[in-house]
Parts: sequence; C-alpha cells; structure tokens
Amino acid sequence: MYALVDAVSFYASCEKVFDPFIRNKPVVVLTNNDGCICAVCPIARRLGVPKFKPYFQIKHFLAKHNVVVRSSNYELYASLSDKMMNVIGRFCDNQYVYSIDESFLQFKNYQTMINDWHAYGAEIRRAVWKETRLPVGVGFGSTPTLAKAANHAAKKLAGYNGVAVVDDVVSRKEVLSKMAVTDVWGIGSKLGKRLNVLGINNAWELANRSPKSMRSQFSVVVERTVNELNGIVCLNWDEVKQAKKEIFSTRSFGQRVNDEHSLKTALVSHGVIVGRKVRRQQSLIKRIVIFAASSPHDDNYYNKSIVYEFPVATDNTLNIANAISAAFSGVYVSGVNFYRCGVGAITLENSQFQQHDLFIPSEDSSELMHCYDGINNRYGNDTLQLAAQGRVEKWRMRRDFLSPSYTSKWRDIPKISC
DNA sequence: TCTGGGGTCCTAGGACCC
DNA sequence: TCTGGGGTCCTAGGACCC
Repeated sequence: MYALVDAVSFYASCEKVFDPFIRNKPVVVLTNNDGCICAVCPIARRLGVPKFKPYFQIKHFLAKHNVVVRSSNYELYASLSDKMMNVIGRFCDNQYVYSIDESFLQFKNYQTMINDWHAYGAEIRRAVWKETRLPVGVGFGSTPTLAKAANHAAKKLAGYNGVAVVDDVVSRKEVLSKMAVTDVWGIGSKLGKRLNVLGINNAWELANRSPKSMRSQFSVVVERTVNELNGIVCLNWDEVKQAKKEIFSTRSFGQRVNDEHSLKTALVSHGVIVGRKVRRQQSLIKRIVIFAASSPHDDNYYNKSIVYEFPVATDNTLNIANAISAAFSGVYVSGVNFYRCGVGAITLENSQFQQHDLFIPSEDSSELMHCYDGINNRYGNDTLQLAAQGRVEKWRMRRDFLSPSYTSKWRDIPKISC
C-alpha cells in the first residue's frame, strides 16, 4: 500500500499559520519577483482566482475582492515543510519527501497491523494539524499513481473529508470516474486533448483502455500510467526515489541587468546552489550548461547557452565557479537587457564510481566541501560564500508583499503580549 | 511605464560514423 | 544511374508538475 500526503495549497496555508487574522480570508501567494500567482487558498479558489496567471493582469480583481496577496517566503515554507515532514514520517518507516509539500509513504508488512486505512489517514491529518496548523490531504492506493488519485479525491471531491482509500475495483471506479483525465498524474493538457479526441474524458475511461494500444498511440509513459491505474505497480519505489538526472538553478532578475559584473555574480550564485544540490544527492557533474537570456516577450529575444564539460566529474563549487568564468564571455553580450539566467548540471555521474583521468592528478576536495557545507548548513546558506558571488545584488528579486520569517529570524519571532 | 515562475524529464530529429 | 541501414550522440523544444 502507498500513501501520498500533501498540504492543501501549501504556500497559502503557511501564510495562515502565524497570522490567524487571515485564516478566514482569501489568500494567494505569488512566484518569484511577484510574477504569477502560484498558490490559491480554497476561499480564494471559490472566488475564481486562477493559478499561474500573471499578477499584474489580475491585480484589480484581487483588490476588488479583498484578497490577501503575499510574496513567496521560502525561508518560512522550508522550515514549516521540515516540521510537517517530520510529523508524517512518524507514521511509516519508509517515507520519501517528493517535493516541498508532498511525501509518499510505502507500507510493506503493515497490512496486518493496520486494518482501517481511513482511520489511519485521519490520524495523520489530525497530528499534522495539531502540531503545525497545516491542513493536509491523505490518499491511499495500491500504486503510487492511485495514491495520487486518492489524494486528489481526498482534497477535491465531496464527501471525503481529506482522506480517501483506493484499493479495490469499487473504490477505483468510484474515484476515477469522477476525475478528469488531466487530473491523473502524468497527463497534462496536451495529452488530455488528444485523449479527449479518442473519447477518453475521465480517469476511469483511461484505465479501461488497453495499455498496449496506449503505448503505440502515445508513449511508454502513458502505458505505465494505465497499468498503474489498474493496480499494477510500474513506478517501483526505487524509481520514484531515483536521483535526479539534471539539476538546475535559474531565476529571473528583480530588475533588468545589462552589466557584466551583475550577470556574472548572478551566474556564480546559481552555480553555488547547483553545487550544493548535487552534493546533497551525492552526484558529480560531468557537463554543465550556463545560460543568459532577455525576455521572450522582448522584440529581440536573446538566449544563449554554453555547455562546459569537466575533464573529471566534480562536485566542487570552486570548479563550478571556474567553469562559469570560462564560459561567461560566450553568453554575455553588451547591450542586451538580461531578464533571466541560470546554471544547470546536465550530465551527472554517481560519486561512488568516479572516472579519473590518467593524466590529471586527482585532488580530493571532499574535505573542503564537507566543511563548507557544514558551516552553511549550521549558520545559513551563504554564511561562507565565494568572492565571485559579489556583495550587492541589485538584481535581487522583487518581493513586495513578504511576510516575516517567523521561524528562522530572531527579529521575526512572534511575540505574545498580554 | 511596465510587468509574464522554476524544475525536471522525454523525445524527435539532425549530425555523424561505419 | 539510382538507391540506400543502423547505431550513437547531441540539442532544442515539448510536456508535465507544483
């Protein structure tokens, strides 16, 4: 049995945790630079606020309906996510944190111990609410895709109250026939349209197609999805948990950048983030891409990327920074008003099987990086930083509606006065 | 006046080689 | 004179997710 536990509009719910005055109000959270809407609380959803609409296009509507608007406060969300995941982890010895607000649980050998999954799910919800004040939905299913579907039912369909179990034909038909095909994990809008043409409109209809024909008409991914909807596990646990094959850090600037120094410091800062993520999953970078671009909405769209290949795969931040310096002249052109840039590790290797170069003396930098990560983990990222990351960042993102960092900054800790 | 997220994986198609 | 296979690697762009 698998479970998927995730929060109800996580970012918006986080904003409500330490600010009870907005708990019963419509709340939305914006993406970086206050660009788009990325989280809509249930109250705001009922007003008809759409997800991922550019903020400036819907500003007036929000103001008219007194919707509370917040910028993304990642420090707060990351800290609340940790707390939430810890609580959830107590309910199963095999937890996989899938994203900031979702975790999969795999129950092996629990069948005899747990005879009422509904009750168990309700218990998880109660514990998370009690300890973090975050509302979650819990879905149980015999495959990861069915757990996802059950979670959808738990949160979106009437009568489930936050918990759903999909483990036999009856419950499968019940839930899947009420789900649009695009609500199935892995089926987006494009596939959805093509499936509609074939008369497949809901998840149950998809489940009843032959997997082989879905493979020939679409892809192996759709075939797998059909099998998963029928209770046949195709995404085995190790695959779900697999190490990432690419790791990126990209961002749009708070304001346009056109000087060399700003672009370079931004790129090095992205390189530092990529290095940190790569070390965390114990990979090494063989090839890295460095890119910078103007906005696709500009008249003269500029977008340039350079791939740099390391002679020996590395996880050392200093090597990454050097690669960026070497590639920089290839992406920078004076006169361009840069809108975004980023760094991505596109070919990764397992650090346990490093391929050395016969002619390059291997240097062991793991001590240095270990120490560097240790300090930054303890005292905060960028406590230790490279000179090349620069000091002033005039390109730092716009966050005009930022809430306090209640759990991670001394000056922001909530005070109780009598 | 102007504003438009970020991350990951997959696939089709081109280039190249034998 | 005309036709013509199959594999690997790479890249850009598509698709999906939250």
